[in-house]
Amino acid sequence: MTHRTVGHPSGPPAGPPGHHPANGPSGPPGLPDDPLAQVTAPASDCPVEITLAALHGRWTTLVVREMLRGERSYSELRDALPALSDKVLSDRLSHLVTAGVVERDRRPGWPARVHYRLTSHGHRLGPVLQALWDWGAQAGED
Amino acid sequence: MTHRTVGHPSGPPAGPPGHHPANGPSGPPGLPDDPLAQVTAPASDCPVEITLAALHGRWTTLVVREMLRGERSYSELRDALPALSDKVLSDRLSHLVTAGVVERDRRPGWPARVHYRLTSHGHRLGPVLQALWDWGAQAGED
DNA sequence: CTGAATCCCTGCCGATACTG
DNA sequence: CAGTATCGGCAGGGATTCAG
Repeated sequence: MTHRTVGHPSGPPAGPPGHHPANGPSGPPGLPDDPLAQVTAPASDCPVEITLAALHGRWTTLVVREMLRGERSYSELRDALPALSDKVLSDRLSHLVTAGVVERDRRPGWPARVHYRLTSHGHRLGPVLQALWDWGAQAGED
Repeated sequence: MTHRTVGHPSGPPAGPPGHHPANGPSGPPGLPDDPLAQVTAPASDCPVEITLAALHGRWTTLVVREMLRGERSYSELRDALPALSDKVLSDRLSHLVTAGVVERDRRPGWPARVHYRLTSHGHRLGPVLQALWDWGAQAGED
């Protein structure tokens, strides 16, 4: 994340994981309730951690944003983000593939061509990035 | 970031910053449009980066979640998150104060007592964490 | 009680060079 | 074209200790 590292923990003893936004018994609809909100340490199976882990790392959100606009080849991503090194780009892509956000489409022939596109799961990151944007854009207000 | 570090960049040459979700000219309402979406490097003034920076660091979201449930003293936070060291807890708190998410309430007397509560801006992180939760909870679906 | 200071270890990420 | 291999610098964060 940038740093940070929103990385995974060494693993708590056990028990039900959790960690969630905050909503009482009468919170928003469709949400798991309090049981999961009682976690006392970062758990890699907490939904919030899962998402942050998927977006983890510098450049990651920019790569995702680029693909939200459509399928991209490796070199197109490279061109769109000139300051991003090969190492980090391929790191990010394989990480996103592992996270189920992105699909590889390796096409036969020469020269080699590989296209990347978001999975349907990946597309649903749109609203997440939107929420992140919205909050950040409010910075000065109030 | 996790571990990653969603940290700040070394600073691109200049020019208009940006980086946003993804929405064409006919995207969702209330959103800034393409100009800001053309950034080619992580910019610390991009709304998405701002939010990720605010939530940056291990334990940060748990600390915020704890305070979404109400005002807390230092030791209450400590007790709620036993595995969190003093150093990191105070790091997180001062970081959140700087980010405008949390307010300190230092009460006179002895022993010293300090209460922390979310600012109104901080309260608005609720929907953000909600979005993060929602996506992460969908992991297996499809 | 509420922190700040220090130490050390680990993992990120940038640059460069090289392979299929 | 699309990556992997390697190396080095630096920041994150855990434990411990000390201070207001």
